[in-house]
Amino acid sequence: MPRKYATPASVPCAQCPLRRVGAFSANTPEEIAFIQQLKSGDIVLGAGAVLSREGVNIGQLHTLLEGWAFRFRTLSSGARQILNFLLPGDFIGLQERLGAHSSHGVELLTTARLCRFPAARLRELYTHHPSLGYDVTWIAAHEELIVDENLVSVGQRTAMQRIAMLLIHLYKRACSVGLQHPDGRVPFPVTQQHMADALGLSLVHTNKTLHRLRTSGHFAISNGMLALKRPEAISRLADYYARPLRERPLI
Amino acid sequence: MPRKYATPASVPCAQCPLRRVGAFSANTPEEIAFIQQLKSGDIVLGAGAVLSREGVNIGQLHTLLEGWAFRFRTLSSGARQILNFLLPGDFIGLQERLGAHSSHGVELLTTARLCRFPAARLRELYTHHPSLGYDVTWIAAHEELIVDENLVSVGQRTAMQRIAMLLIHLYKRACSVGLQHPDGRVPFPVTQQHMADALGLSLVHTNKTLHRLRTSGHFAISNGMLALKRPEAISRLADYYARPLRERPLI
DNA sequence: CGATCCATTGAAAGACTTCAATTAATGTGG
DNA sequence: CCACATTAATTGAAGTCTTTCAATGGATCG
Repeated sequence: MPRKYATPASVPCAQCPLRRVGAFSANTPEEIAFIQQLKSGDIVLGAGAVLSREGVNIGQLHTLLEGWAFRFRTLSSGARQILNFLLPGDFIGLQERLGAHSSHGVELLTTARLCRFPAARLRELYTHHPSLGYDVTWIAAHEELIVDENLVSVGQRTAMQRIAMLLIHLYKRACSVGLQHPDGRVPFPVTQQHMADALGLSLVHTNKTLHRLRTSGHFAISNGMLALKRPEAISRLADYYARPLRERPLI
Repeated sequence: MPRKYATPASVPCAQCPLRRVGAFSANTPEEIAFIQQLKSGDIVLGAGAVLSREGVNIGQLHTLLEGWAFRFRTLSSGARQILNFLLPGDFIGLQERLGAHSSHGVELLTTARLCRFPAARLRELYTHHPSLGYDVTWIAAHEELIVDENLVSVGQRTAMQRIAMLLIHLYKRACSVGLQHPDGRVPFPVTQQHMADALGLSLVHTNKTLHRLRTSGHFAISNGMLALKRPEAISRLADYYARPLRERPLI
C-alpha cells in the first residue's frame, strides 16, 4: 500500500548529497538558492507506492533523491510496459503537461525520498534562470535517449540480449550515481516480473533466460544486490556500446 | 543518394505555412522575429537522404517544414530500429548534445524541406525568450511520449495490433498537420520494411499481417496514399486511446 | 504458521522468423 | 517508348524463439 511516511526534515539543496557524487554538473549558488525556494518539500514513500497514476495529473514535479522507481503504461488487457527505470538524480513529471492527463504512471521499486516542486512554477525556472531552463530540456532529451535504448532492445534484440542489456545498463547507471559498493555490487530491487514488463518478455521466459545467463557465470543476484562477473562479456552479448558518461544537470 | 537540392528561397517565419494549419500555438511577433534571425536557412533534401548519421553530430537543429522522415538506430548485426517518424512541424536534433556523438540517425522518407538553426545558438532562445525555451522542453517531452507509445506497441501488442496502431497513429498525426485530402486519405510514404523496422517485426510477417488487415477491409494503400476504412475498428483493435490533441509549440 | 510474493520447471501450443522464390512496381538509359 | 535494372510487395514452407498453462519450491512477514 502506498504508505506515506512522515515528511522528514527537508535537506537544503546546497547540501544535497547527490551533488557530491560527481555525476552532476555544478550550479551557481544563485541557481541553487532559486531551486531551493521552488521546492515545496521532501516526501518519503514506501516500496510499491504509486507516485502518479495513468490518466491523472498530480501537478507536481519530483527529483528522485534516494531509491528506485519506474515509469509504466498499462493496456486494457492488463499488460504493463515499463518505459524506463528511475534512479537517484532523475527528474520525474516532465511529460505531464499542465492540465493534461498523464499518459503513464510512476511506481516506486523501493522506499524512496523525493524532492517536490509544484509543476505550475516550472516556468519561473525559465524566466529567472534561463540556464536552468536549458538544463530541463537537456533532462527531457536525455530521458528520451534512455527510452530509445529500451525500444531498440525490445524491437531488435533477442531475449538473452535484452536481459544482458538491462543488467549492464542498470549496473552502469547505478554506478554513475555512486551506488556501487566496494565489492563492486550495486543494489538491484528489480523483480523478474519487472524485467519481463520492461523487456516485453513473459515472466517464464525471463526466468529461464536469466537462469542461463546466471549459470554461465555472467552475473549473480543475491540479497537484492547485483554483481556483474564479466561486464565485457555481457556488453558484447548485448551489443552495448557505452557512451561516455558526461555530467548531467540536476534540478 | 543524398542529393542536396539547390537552396530555395527561405520562407520568412512569419509566413510559415505550418503556422496556418492550426495545430501550433501562436507566438508573439517578437518571438517569431527572434526565431527568424536564428534561422540559417532552408534546405531541401531528396527521399532517402540521410540528414544525420549515427555517431556523428551535425551541430544543426532542424524543423521539418514539408515531407516525412524518421529517427533510427542500427545494431552491429545490421538490424535497424526506427524510433519514431517525423512529420511536418517536428523538431529534429534535440537529443544531440553539443559536442557529443549522436546516438541515432535521421533519414528522409520523402523529399523534404527543412528549416535550419545552428545548435550552438539554441541557448539564446532561453536567455532572450524564456517562453520559447519552455516550448523546446515541451517539444522534447512530447517526442518522448511518442517513443513511449512505440515502446508499448513493440513490447506488449501483437503484430496485428502493432500495425493497426501504426496506421491509426500516423493517420491522426498526418491529419493534425493538415495533410488530409478531401477524400479522407493522407500521404503514406512508408514501405513495409519501414513498418517492420519500426514495429520490431520481420518484413515477411509485416506483409502477411498487413494483408489480413487490408483484406478484412480495414484500410487501403494506393499510390502512396493511406485510407482508413474503419477508424473505430482499427482503434479498438489497437487498443488505442486518442489523447485530445492540443496545440503544440513550433520553433 | 498460514498467507503472500517471488522464483523455478516441465511440457505443449503458437506467434513470428528465416529461407527461398516469384511477381509487381518504379526508375533509368538508349 | 521499350528494355533492363532495381526496389518493393507477395507467397509457401520449415524452423524456433517465446508464450501460455500448470504446478511446485522458497523466502518473507505479521
